[in-house]
Amino acid sequence: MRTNAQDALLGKVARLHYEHGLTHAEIGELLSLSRVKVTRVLAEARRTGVVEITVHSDESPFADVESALARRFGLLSAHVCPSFGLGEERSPGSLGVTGAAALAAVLPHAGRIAVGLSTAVAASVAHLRYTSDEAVEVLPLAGSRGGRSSDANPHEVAGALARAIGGTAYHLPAPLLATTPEAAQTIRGLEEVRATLEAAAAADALVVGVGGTVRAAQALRRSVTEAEFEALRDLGAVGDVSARFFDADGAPVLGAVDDRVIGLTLEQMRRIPTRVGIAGGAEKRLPLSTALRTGLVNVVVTDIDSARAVLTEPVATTATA
Amino acid sequence: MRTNAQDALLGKVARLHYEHGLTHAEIGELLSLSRVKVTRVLAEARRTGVVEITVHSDESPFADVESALARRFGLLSAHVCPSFGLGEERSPGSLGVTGAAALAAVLPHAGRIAVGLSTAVAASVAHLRYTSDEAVEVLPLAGSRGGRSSDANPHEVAGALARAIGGTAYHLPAPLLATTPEAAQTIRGLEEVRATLEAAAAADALVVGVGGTVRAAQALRRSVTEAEFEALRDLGAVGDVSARFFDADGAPVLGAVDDRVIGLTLEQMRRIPTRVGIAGGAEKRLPLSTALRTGLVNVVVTDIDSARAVLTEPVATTATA
DNA sequence: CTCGAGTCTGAACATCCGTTCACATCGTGA
DNA sequence: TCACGATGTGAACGGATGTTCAGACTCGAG
Repeated sequence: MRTNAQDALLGKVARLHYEHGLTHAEIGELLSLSRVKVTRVLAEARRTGVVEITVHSDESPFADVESALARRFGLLSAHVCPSFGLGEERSPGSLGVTGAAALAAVLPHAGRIAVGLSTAVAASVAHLRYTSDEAVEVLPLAGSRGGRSSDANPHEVAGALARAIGGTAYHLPAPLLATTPEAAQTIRGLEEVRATLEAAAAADALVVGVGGTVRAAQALRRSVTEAEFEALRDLGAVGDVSARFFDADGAPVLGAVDDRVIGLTLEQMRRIPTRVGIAGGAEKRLPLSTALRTGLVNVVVTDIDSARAVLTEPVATTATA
Repeated sequence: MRTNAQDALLGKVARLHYEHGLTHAEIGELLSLSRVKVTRVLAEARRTGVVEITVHSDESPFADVESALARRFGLLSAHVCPSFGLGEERSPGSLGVTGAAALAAVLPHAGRIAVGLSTAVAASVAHLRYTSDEAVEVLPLAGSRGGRSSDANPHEVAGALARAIGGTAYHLPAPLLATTPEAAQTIRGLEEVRATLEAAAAADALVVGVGGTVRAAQALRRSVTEAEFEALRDLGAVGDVSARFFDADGAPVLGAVDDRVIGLTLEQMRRIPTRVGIAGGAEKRLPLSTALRTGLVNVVVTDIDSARAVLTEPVATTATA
């Protein structure tokens, strides 16, 4: 519960600190609060947006690497964030901030946008500050995991994105993975599922996380057995996008898992003109470079270490020394 | 000289710190800069406005005191800033921030505004971020001091204010104090002086600093002899507005000094509907309370200690114990 | 070339800030 | 009544930030 009195305190304290330059201790003295309390109030003020910090500059810290990536892989654009603390808890923050910038760059050209399953996509949406002029339609491109509600579900990401930009979200009432291929077939046949996926396939833009196979998507762990993972790797899978696995050539890895997926196929995704892929951290470099090389994504959001790693790979696919 | 490369650095560093949350040390490592350099770059970025920090709240830290002031003296509005470090170098900052808020509140209703001599007014203008819809005319209400150019001259304050709000400034080519009453008379007769002062007298709003007689306006020190100050005090002067001194009843203190002033008279000022007075610090309490009591100003900008002091004075003028 | 004024730099220090932890308080349900 | 979790609080610590100072550099004048 946020009362008016608390809001007022936020404003007062924020003013005294950010406009008048008083220290936390001075503010505490003035308003009879402990210094720690002032610190907390200020943190809250930043978190809730009472205090807004804007950088008026279009400089990217890694402009050189971004343009190198774009040239090398023929991308529409590339967005790079720092690697400090990537993999730790700071990661979603930094990758999300940059992902939000990428979204803001893509959104003006998209009337209909499809979103995939990924914590990185969720983080990007969380950092987005953008209001669309037109009514954007946001569609999940795959079903959702069951169990405890998580903000990394396509359905919830779609909802959050729609809320953030003032558009409308569509619901895909289906699991990401059905328990059997037959069940999947049945679910795909449901009118509401079919219609939503069809609409997603016709989207102007796609926003997905690119996953790896190693510590692969915790998200999938619950639904895919270790044996199935084994089988996927044996078939050459190097990564996935919303449970659609691909090999080193970017070709779909079909089989037991693929048959159970409720969502767009890789082919369908490739037909969407703007394809934003988000991936950060060392374990995602191979899937990322594959997605870039094979054109699965044409807008990339990643961290500087991964970007450099991808750029230093030999140009020709088979040119391994 | 600010080069593009430096601007670019400002933006990059600011992004990394304020958006991605890297520490100064981390940024230094990343961009091969010393930690201290990063600190300096960030300070520069804030100073130049590359980084903008906004508080989205209309809460004033001292709303209670402000409304008490307004009620007690029948003011249009009151604006109070913290007293920490007042008198020291932080003063202009804090008083200026609050003064700027007051200006922003007044400007929408003023098509023509007259400004007086005061470092406090200059500081307020320096902190102003405001763009006027209409073409505001800014007029100096008194002449300028000679000697080294100072940003506390009415003329320069007028120019700065006009620049800040996108209006036009008028020039008053005259000294604040002529050397003799006769010289003053002559100067006042000059067409361009007469016209500008006449226009200033017809302004919608007035912004002045309220000065004291003790450590009185360093600004005046050079032009007014100690003997003249003595005489002013003997005649009951308690303070001044742009070299127009007044006594405890708010009545003009005429005499040798007054005769030499090139600028609006107190009577002329009182005829301007909106009269903003800025004064901070202990030595200005008496002049401030007098200006408030006698209605010389009807919008006040001051610090919390002064505000409290003024409010605890007995209500009746002559009710001294 | 030499000197000096001005500017820039990073080491060292002093302060400020954020986080963690142990404790107090309150409300809730057994 | 007590037990217990949820929430809120400030002391204390460690890292982050800002400032000061002495030395290095640049540039122009003599």
